[in-house]
Amino acid sequence: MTEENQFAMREENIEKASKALKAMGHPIRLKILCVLGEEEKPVMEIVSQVGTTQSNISQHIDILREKKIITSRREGSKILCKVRDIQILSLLNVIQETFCPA
Amino acid sequence: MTEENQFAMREENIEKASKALKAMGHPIRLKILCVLGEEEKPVMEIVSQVGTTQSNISQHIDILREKKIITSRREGSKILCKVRDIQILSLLNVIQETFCPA
DNA sequence: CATTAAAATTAGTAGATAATTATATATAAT
DNA sequence: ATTATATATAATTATCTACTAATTTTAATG
Repeated sequence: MTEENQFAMREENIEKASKALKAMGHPIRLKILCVLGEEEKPVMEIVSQVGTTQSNISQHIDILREKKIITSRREGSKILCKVRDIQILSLLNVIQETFCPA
Repeated sequence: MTEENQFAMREENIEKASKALKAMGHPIRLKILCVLGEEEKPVMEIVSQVGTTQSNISQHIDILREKKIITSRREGSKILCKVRDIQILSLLNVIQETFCPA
């Protein structure tokens, strides 16, 4: 009898996924993602909505960028950030469903 | 114009969710979850399927238990572990879809 | 009761992460 | 040019995490 494994993931994907989850697994970073949602927002707006210092937010944003959770682009003097793609958005959706009791 | 926020989460849920994500955001722990899938398995089987020492696995299992990602029960001399509930399973599903390129 | 098997616990250490403070860079406005 | 605004970077320190090795607990079995 073959051991069926519903969540077969190759080593390489395990690595990528766990790094991404780790990046999301910090209250400030998760909050940043929630604040962003489907929108594109400048760093300063994130700072004011999340709370804590500009420097701290900047460092967390950097981590989210590195792990390909968000992207950003410059527009004039501002840097606009957004959640990278639909898949991350739907992951956020499921996270919300999982951890926010109805 | 009210800032609509698709992922409004209360502070308390942000905390819970980020802790759970952090727990899943480690390659060995994510592997444990993948190895479990929908099944219930004894620790030693997890040890042999994941690789690394019994002590190491035991500690990781403990973290997953604490964060309510898995549950376990004793049956004779063995401890059987399984993913806690359907919501975590569907979260794992989305993680797989997100990070395993088709 | 002694032994074995399964799992948990403890202690130690190395390495990673996070927040703070200060400073730097880039763009915009005057 | 100077100043103001937006963001990034660097250095420091404190805290947390992970792994290893050794020990202990629990339960099953001879």
